[in-house]
Amino acid sequence: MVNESYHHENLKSELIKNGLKLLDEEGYENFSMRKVAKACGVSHTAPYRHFRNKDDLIIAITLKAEHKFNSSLQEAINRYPNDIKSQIKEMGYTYVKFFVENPEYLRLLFRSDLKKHLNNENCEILKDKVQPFGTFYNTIVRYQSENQSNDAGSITDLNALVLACWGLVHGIAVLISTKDFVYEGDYLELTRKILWSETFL
Amino acid sequence: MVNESYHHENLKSELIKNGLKLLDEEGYENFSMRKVAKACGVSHTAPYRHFRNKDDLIIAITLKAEHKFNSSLQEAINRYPNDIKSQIKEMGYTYVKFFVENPEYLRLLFRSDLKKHLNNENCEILKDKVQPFGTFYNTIVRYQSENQSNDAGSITDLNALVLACWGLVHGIAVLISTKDFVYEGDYLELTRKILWSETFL
DNA sequence: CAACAATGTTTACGTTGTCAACATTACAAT
DNA sequence: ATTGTAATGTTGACAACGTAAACATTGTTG
Repeated sequence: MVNESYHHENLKSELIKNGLKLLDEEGYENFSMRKVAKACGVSHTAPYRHFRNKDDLIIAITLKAEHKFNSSLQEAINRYPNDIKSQIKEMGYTYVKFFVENPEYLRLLFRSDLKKHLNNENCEILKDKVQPFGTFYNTIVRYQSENQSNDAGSITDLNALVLACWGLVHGIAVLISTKDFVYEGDYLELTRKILWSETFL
Repeated sequence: MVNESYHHENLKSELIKNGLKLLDEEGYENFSMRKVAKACGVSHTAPYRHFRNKDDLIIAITLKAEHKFNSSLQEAINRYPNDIKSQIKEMGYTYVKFFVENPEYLRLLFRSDLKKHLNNENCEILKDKVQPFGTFYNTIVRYQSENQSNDAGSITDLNALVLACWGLVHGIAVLISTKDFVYEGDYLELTRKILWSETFL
């Protein structure tokens, strides 16, 4: 007998989509293989035809989230094609904004056990993962070469400068999104003040 | 018949101690109630006499980790009783160092679902949680009043300055401890360069 | 059309969090 | 000292979970 709903067709992308939604709504620790399967209207072991295990599915979801994030950063840079200083500031602001608006993505992209879940097949995630690093790095290299700092006290070590820039925006994003930094005003405006001050670059 | 090992006596603190160890060794997602119980040589439901559920135990462990962390920061400050600028720099360096040396603590103290687990009994954790914030805040208030910055471009908004200082060291700690910032040299030396540059304060 | 790969289902097992019922011990009141 | 009760431990059960094995259905390719 023909059961037209037997083959779900592109269940794989459906699992990623519903998985991301589930993570957003219920959080990382309430995420389960069986719930995603149910959300897709499929038996609880069907996902195993597309992902070898739970980690593999989460990695795939992470990859999708990373693409979104990286696109955001790239857009920010493209907005100022000829002004490197603005590129860096705008990129930093976008970095914070993205995670403030999508708190679950922050946990997904920067959980410290991520590397433990990688194998030969899904390690492509690392390339995307370091993309923000690469972007910061390249932009700052150009900034430094343009702007031979004669300022005696400024950071001259390239790696230190990259770590400082990236660390600053990352830390701000975390503290805001975990609500550890308590403040009654507008967080993003505060972020703007920091990034557009002369102290920062 | 008298079985002298029936009552474990201070099982509670033993659970916290072994729990912290387990978290350190096997990570947050491999932590289980039953493993901790086994580590204490006790049946798998014994912990429920001391903690109403898994979250409660983890909260207690978190509290202990926070105390350690806060003590470290306080020590750093005490090392420079009369030099506020050094206090801030030293505190920042200690912040990074602590989490680089204890990566699991970072996940424990700053997991974004922490607040979801709180109830009326265990919410005391929040007071300790904001202690670093308070420390940064107070120190920076004193710094600002001493150091009326006539520097036109510097950050004058108190909240912005606190967020920037805290965010910077927190971000650096995260990026190093998740190994997202790839660098072949000494991370802590790099951190030192950043914090002791004139750009930072 | 026949064989096979891809994809989905059912069943089963071990691990986990947690509840309920019970056992043992400590301790306070008589 | 005895007794009642609270504190603390154990055993057994259950549902949710990850995942492997065996099987069913469908699409595809010769």
